[in-house]
Amino acid sequence: MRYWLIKSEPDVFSIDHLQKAKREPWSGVRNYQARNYMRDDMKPGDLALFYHSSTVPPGVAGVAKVAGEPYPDPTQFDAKSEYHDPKSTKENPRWMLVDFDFVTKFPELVTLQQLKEDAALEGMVVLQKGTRLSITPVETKHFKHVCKLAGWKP
DNA sequence: GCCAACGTTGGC
DNA sequence: GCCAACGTTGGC
Repeated sequence: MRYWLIKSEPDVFSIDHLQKAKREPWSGVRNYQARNYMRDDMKPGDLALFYHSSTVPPGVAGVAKVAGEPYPDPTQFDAKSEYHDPKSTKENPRWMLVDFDFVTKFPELVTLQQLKEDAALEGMVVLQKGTRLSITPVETKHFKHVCKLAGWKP
């Protein structure tokens, strides 16, 4: 069982969208490291902090769960999609994703500022300077601490 | 294989 | 809107 943090711009896809959809393919990731986490390291049942980025204030809005095994991101084959990748083929797909299930929406956003000010979260990847990665691993103790801040029990 | 140019992310 | 950080691209 591993823990993760997944970023999304709430204008594009928020925790509320996930709650309504119940399940969502994490499509559009076009970064190799983030892809590798989904393809190689995520297992069904893993939990992820759902982080709202590029919004005011940024922060963790809830929790999602890896719903299944990785498979090719269909948007890479779609010429009309903004995520279309002409260099990718069905025989040799470049981009893999997993589905996420809605788990919970926190009653209150745990803001980035709260995370930064909390000594217990020191070393969390998402807090490191210059981290733009949209998917990062989270240590168990950090995951549990963020849930505690949110008043939610996994 | 180097590296400058360019594009994107994301907090502020 | 600014800009630091950093990944990707492409010429050589």
